[in-house]
Amino acid sequence: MLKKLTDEQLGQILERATEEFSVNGPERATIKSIAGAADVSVGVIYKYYEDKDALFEACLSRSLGMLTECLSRAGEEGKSLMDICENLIRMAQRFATEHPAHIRMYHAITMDTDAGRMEKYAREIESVSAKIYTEYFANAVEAGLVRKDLNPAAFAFFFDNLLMMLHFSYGCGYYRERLSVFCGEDADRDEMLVKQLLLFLKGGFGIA
Amino acid sequence: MLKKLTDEQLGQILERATEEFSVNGPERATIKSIAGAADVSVGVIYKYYEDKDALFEACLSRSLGMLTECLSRAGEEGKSLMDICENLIRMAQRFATEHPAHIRMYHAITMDTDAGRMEKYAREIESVSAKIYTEYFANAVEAGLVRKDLNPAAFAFFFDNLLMMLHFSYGCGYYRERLSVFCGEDADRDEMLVKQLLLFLKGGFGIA
Amino acid sequence: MLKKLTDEQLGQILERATEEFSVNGPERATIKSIAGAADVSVGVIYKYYEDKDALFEACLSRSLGMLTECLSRAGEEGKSLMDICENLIRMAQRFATEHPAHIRMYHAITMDTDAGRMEKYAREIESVSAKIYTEYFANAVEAGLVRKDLNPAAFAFFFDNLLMMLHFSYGCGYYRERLSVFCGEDADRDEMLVKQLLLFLKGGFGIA
Amino acid sequence: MLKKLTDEQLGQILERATEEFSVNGPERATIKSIAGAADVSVGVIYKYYEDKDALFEACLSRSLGMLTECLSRAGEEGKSLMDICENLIRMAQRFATEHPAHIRMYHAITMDTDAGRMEKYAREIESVSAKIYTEYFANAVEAGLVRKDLNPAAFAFFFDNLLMMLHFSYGCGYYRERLSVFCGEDADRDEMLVKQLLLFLKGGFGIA
DNA sequence: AATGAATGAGAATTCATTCAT
DNA sequence: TATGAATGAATTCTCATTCAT
Repeated sequence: MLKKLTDEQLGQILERATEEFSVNGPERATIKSIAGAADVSVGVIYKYYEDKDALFEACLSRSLGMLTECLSRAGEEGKSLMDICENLIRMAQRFATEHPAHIRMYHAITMDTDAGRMEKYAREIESVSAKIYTEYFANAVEAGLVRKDLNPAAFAFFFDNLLMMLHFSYGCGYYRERLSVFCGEDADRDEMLVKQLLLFLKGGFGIA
Repeated sequence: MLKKLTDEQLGQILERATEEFSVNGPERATIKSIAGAADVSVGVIYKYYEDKDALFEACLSRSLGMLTECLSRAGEEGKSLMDICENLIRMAQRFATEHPAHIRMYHAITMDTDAGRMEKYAREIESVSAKIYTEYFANAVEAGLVRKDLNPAAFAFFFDNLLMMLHFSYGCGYYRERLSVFCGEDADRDEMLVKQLLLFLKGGFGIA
Repeated sequence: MLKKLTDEQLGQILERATEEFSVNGPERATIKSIAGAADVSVGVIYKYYEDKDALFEACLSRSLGMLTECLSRAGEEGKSLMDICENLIRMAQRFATEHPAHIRMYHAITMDTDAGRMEKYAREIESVSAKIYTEYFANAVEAGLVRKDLNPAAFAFFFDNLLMMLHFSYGCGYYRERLSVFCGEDADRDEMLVKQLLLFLKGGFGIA
Repeated sequence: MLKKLTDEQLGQILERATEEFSVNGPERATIKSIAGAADVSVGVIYKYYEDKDALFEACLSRSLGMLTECLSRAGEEGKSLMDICENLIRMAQRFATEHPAHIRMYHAITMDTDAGRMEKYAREIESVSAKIYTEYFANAVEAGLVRKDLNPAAFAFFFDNLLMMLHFSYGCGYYRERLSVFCGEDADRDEMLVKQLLLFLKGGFGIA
């Protein structure tokens, strides 16, 4: 049997490794502790992944896949721009709260020391949302749904920036703290943020 | 060289260390490589800084100081909200382009594995802008300069998010690449972004 | 070699470490040299012992265990006081000659810079002999076997001092040299010392 | 002026160095801390002493000189053997209590890692007392003052052993603790020990 | 194939010693 | 001459990676 490890076990390794990587940082996370957390031997990790870096990349891909899948679902339902925005905002809040480790992996590539990989992922991940949002804005301009003088690419960028920061603000330590500094920790804070962000975007986009 | 380190050399250490930290990450950067880059011995670094962590903090403080000083200048001139925004945007572009390593230091703490330090810095750094922006919006609401229904804290947060992302987009590898993905690399891109962001903010803030 | 260390190898580590510690002193002995002497890697030592200090303590405990076991055998046979003394003296000569490194470990704690550990060991090691000898003298006084006016604790102390010095005189460099200075290096010196020490003790104890 | 340092300053260096060496051990004591304690620069120490080892040896010589001088005074007054013993015992208690650092230096050579130096000092220091005590016992035997069948060298050795242990018991950490274990810490303990040791010696020597 | 002990290169840190001022 | 900052070799300890079982 060439593959004794079940898919479940393989997923378990990635899940635990993601956890370790996101909690202690890619450098401080050790293969031994990952193996321990995933309840497998050190050797088995090296059987499936070339080295620690390859394991990190596998975790990264998986996390980004989950995030992307989630986001793509938000836009599926062909509603109005503001509805889609609301979906995306709520999804960001929910996903980052439920899967902070995955958001932290996303955040981790932004600090990658491997420039090549960083670039690769930047193109891979961001070009999807860039394309979708930009087209959406371009169409919206033509349809007269938003202000005429906006640059679709720039507005897509601003919008994605706000969404990305939202993800981090719910998933990553520093940004979480920062959100508290700005908006406190009221029970209704998250709902308030949805409303306010929609308000801000609506105005920004020039939607009547 | 047995002469006491000149201030210039001392600054050189911090500058090179900042460079090393921001390029390779705080973990991968080694004291040896920093010493080499600053053209001093390993020992001298330990004479001036308790340990690697203390050196990192010194670099961080310096970078944050430079950044803060720059930002504070932007708001000094008592102009309109949009003028200040324009100043802040242009300053972000300029500072991050000229001092990418310092922006990367800022970015680096967002990945800190030392939760205590992370929290400390989050409060230290963010509470200043949080307070200033929030008050600004609160006043602007009262003065009827912006939409009545905005939450000052939330809008301060959104605004700071956009500014932070702008800094990263001009200073940090991943975000730079991402900006290219969204907006290309045209010669007039940066100017376009200023204009567009102002447009976006103006609408978002509800400024007539 | 990737096979788990055999007990023999584990013992070898302690034996070599004891050797290194006792020859070069605990500070000068390096983990690298110990690993080399024991023919294992540096890492394996850290697998079995927390740090250099823990290794030292393990060696110490082992040495003290061997010494104590040896001494306890000397008193087992319920003979007269002088018989026991003779046993202890001969045992000191033999043990220290055969296991000088272990005696040097005993000697090494007397130079410990860690006051806490030093104290701990002083109590741990010395209280056993202190109790046994003191009780022995107290009983002997009551039974009229020794002089009436002796203080059991003081005499136990003197006796233990002489025994301790005997151990060092056969096991440790400086004391060995010193013994030569006092008594030369004749073939029959050791036997002479037994006889003379018994003579000295007998008189000192006031045994008729 | 070839020698700016006064003798007093030189003595101060040795005194402080002795203190540092005896408190932290020769390895852990640093030139920097010694210089600081003696209130001189690091450089000046290297002007007067080849290296750390040479400084240690100078301290050693000085301490041993002081100790020897003290001991020689005890025997000067041409009294009876027991009187001299009492003098030596009291002197040991006093000297070791007042100058523990010097006793600890004496103790330190017994752990010297430099075998050659250890040997040299063993011969240098011990041959004096060995000679004096041995001759004293030889004469006492001839004069019929002590038991006839004693071996002068052996008895000199036993006597010196007891005296040496007394020094350590009052000056060195481990032995101090050990003394407490054996004899407690009563106010009259020291006087009791004098009396008891004299009792022990008198009997041991076979003095009527 | 899975295990996990052993390896040893590499990083942080210390401190004896040097030597420009 | 005295100073004490700079140097860098040496040491402890960690952990990615290997490979015998």
